[in-house]
Amino acid sequence: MVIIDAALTRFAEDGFDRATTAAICRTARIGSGTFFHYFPTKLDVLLAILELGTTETGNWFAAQRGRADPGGVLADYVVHAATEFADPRVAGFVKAVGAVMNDEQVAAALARDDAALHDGLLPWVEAAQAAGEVRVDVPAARLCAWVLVVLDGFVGRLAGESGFTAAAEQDMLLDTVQRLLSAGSPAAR
Amino acid sequence: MVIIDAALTRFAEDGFDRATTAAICRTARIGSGTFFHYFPTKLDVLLAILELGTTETGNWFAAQRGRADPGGVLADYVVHAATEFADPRVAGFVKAVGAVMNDEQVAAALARDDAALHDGLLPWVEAAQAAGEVRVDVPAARLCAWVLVVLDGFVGRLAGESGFTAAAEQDMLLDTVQRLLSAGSPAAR
DNA sequence: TGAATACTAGAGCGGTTACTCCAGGAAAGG
DNA sequence: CCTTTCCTGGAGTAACCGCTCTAGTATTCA
Repeated sequence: MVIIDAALTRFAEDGFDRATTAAICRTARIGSGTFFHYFPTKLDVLLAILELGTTETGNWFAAQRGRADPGGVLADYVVHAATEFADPRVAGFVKAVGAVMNDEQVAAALARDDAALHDGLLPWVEAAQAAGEVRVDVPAARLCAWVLVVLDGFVGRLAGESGFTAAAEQDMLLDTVQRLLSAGSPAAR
Repeated sequence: MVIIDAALTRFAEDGFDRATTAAICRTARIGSGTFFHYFPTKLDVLLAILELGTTETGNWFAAQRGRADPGGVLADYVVHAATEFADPRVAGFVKAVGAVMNDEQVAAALARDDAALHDGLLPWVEAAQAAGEVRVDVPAARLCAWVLVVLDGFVGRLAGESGFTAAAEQDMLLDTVQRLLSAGSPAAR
């Protein structure tokens, strides 16, 4: 859909509130009548984008079903995420969503997204624990949450103008997640 | 300053654009005349808050000067940061700032803040490397950036309604940073 | 006391924005 | 060919919001 793509661009660039519907229509090369024919509200476009992301993660994890190497799945997911972050609009969009998180509908959509991520990750972390590939001193659910912490921090830093790019830092991301998950305590101080 | 405190509250709750000056004045119990007497612009309040944070980090690191245990300083900084995040407004405020990052002045203030953090951290990481307490396979500057990645991810997650609180996750935060910095590669897969 | 200065309140203004409304195509179906 | 339904553009509108302005009140200093 042209509208969604244009809205994503504008949200990422200007944030939700500063991205005017007029600007979205301009970059989509449509009139405002068309816009509001498909989406009753500016917010609804944001919600639609969010849901797109949620189903995408659902699909990715569904495609992994049956694999026998839980550690490999976890690693693959991290690079998959990093690859998606290569689209420069993603980082900006995440920030834009943050600005309207208090909205009830947005919070619900975000919770659904988080649940998809969590539910996708959890079985693999548990399997990796059972296989002795991942530490067991922390429950799997908490480990999942912390993988997401690192991932969130990663996207957040991509927005700054410094030389922090998804491509250049991908290996460090993978290394960090592996350190987070690996058995054995950090070197004693 | 009453105004700054009220603005922090409103920004954290509603985001920058949705926090109206009228609302800020209401929670500060002042008239709009007073508000604009002290700050020419709504943006200027945000900038003032940002600068407050920057000088605060500067002061913290200045107070550590002369310590001989670089690893201890790093650990202390992490718990110091986590302690500050205990104020529930911090997480919301960080999100609010993200929405206006494209603004030139905000970007500059953010860059200054980042520089304060980076410059504060860097010498200690270098010292810890020299003392063999921290791995040397990654340059100190990049390690600093990644400590900030984890810290950013941490604040980001505090905003969600899940049971992710600064107090409960502080130990995990410290552990994660230590794993990130410690020598030795993650367990081979 | 009186004058000068600093602060405060809130009504109002100009500009902006999400959204409405309608008039006109373009398919689709017969 | 006509009719019905869907789609499209863009002018217009009502509401809102950052900020200005002015008239009034405290405070300071001599």
